[in-house]
Amino acid sequence: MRYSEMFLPTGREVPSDAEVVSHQLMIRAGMIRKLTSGIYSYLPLGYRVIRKVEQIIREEMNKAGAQEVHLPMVQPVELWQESGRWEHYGKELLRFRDRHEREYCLGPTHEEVITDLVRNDIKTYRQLPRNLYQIQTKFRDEVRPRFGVMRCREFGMKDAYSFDADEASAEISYEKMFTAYNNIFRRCGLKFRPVEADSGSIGGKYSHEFMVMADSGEDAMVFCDKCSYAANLEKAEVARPEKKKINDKDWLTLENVHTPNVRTIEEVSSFLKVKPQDIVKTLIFNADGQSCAVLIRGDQEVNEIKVKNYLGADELELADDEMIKKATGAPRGFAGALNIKVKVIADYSIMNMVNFVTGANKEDYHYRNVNIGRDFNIESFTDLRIAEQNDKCPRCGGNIQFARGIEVGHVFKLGTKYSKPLKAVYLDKDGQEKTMVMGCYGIGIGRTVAACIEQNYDVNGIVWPMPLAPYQVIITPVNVNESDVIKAAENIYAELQASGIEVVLDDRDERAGVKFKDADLIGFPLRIIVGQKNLALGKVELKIRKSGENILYPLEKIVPTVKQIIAESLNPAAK
RNA sequence: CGGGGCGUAGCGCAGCUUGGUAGCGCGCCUGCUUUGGGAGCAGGAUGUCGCAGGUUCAAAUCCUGCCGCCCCGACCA
Repeated sequence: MRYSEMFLPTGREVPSDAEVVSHQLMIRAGMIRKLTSGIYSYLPLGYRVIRKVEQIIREEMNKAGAQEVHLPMVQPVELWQESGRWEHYGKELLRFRDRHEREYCLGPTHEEVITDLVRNDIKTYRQLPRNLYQIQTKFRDEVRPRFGVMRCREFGMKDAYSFDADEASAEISYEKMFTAYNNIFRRCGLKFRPVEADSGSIGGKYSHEFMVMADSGEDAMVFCDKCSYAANLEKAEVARPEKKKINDKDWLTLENVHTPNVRTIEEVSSFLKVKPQDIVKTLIFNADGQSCAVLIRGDQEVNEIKVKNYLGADELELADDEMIKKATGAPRGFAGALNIKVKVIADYSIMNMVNFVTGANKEDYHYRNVNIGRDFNIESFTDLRIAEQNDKCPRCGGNIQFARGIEVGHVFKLGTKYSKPLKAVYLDKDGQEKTMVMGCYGIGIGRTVAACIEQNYDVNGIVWPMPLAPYQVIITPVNVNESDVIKAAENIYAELQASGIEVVLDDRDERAGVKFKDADLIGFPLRIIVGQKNLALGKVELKIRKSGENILYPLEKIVPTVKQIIAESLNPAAK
């Protein structure tokens, strides 16, 4: 393509509403424009990158035996009522009515539609397993869209759904997708890591997220430096500690102390001159309308997802003042496990504590020297807290490390969460009706592109890895008014095009500096510079964006060299 | 939904406190010079000052309401 004919508006100014680098660079490089909050247009350059990602996904999905379909984005209320998600999905589901007042939603995901499709046309075990995927625009009415294309409302997603006859077969389908995902992200040139994850509102029992490593990522993860354990921080397990022998002779007398207006762990700690580790924090949660007290050591944080999953609750939030008062008989800040009227669950962290401090369930009073087994009882201790730096790997006991990442893919084992309510059944060998076992597998396309930029940029702009680059090469004639220069550039351009190389000829009548700046900003992996002086010696210059290397090549060598570099970087194994 | 900020030329911003014919930089157009890292000179175009009311002789500026966008929090594939 000739630069002079492209719709490629680049910008020098950093847009004031873009926070993260990928967002800033995508706007400055003319890849995207915002239409309204969380909704973006892709310009030609941005769309080329999107299509590169899509193509890699298609190839790997097809290789894994999945088949491409295209499902509707507008979906009728009935299906969502059948799955129960019309009630449960919440405000993220954009709902509307047509002219006949019939209700619809914009698909935030497609479990219902695909399950409906399959249940109508798959009747026997002979037709299983099947894996169907699509690349489709999703709409989720995010509370707060941000970071450009990374967390937006309308976005492109590849979603695949597997249908199997039984668990064992579903396991194989899951593994195939897991492998395909590794291949996809490796081919995109990303540094990533699959981690164990919570399955959230999609549901199911087991899932992995594919995280692109980036300090700007919204997700935190932990991984073991010895074994292969890696998990989203939300999911990261904390190992059960050793139960220490507690000698009840060490128990001191329970004291009720006046603690006027002393509420937080910090306040209690300094008022009573005790360490936060010697306080048991009692948090009151509202779990589907029921109160529940969670006990945890004062210096640690509750992992709400663990609490939610342990209780099997649909909705979990910290109780409001009214609920706290009802549960404890006291205002916020004085809750404790003694004589509390609600269900109490306890984190491992308090299992071995003796003579600790808790609230007294009475305004302005705390207890000292509280002991489990004497002052109250706990049926069982469980893992309810957020993992922290000093914790050991729950699998092998090795040290764990923390990192941040961007979730670009998620694979779920759904089991029968959708096939059961939607009655996706088949007849097995014995003529028995069985429910299909499902899995679902998503990749955020735009997010993958943004994540790639987060990992590949420098002060001058984007540094595309070859497989995702919108164009592989840019030819920069330093001065288009010098006829031999533009002629040499045109020749190289024609030859590269004939070889199937994706190439831009910067034929604009601009100063060299302007062209260089734009080329760096856009991030072409390779740049061929045709200048008067070198040309007089029969040479042109090749600049590698990533390394900054500058190499002179004889004119006749440049095309084969570029072709070879591209071939090698698209298929590193062949090197 | 709670807290904060912003809305003035394509982009980035000043002007608003103290009302008086709307400005700067970049970009854009024309001409000349220049041509290896965002050129110089000269000339030029571009605005319902987010919208609607109100106060006033007069509103970008003061008042009221609304809308949009961004940030922090809550929430979340």
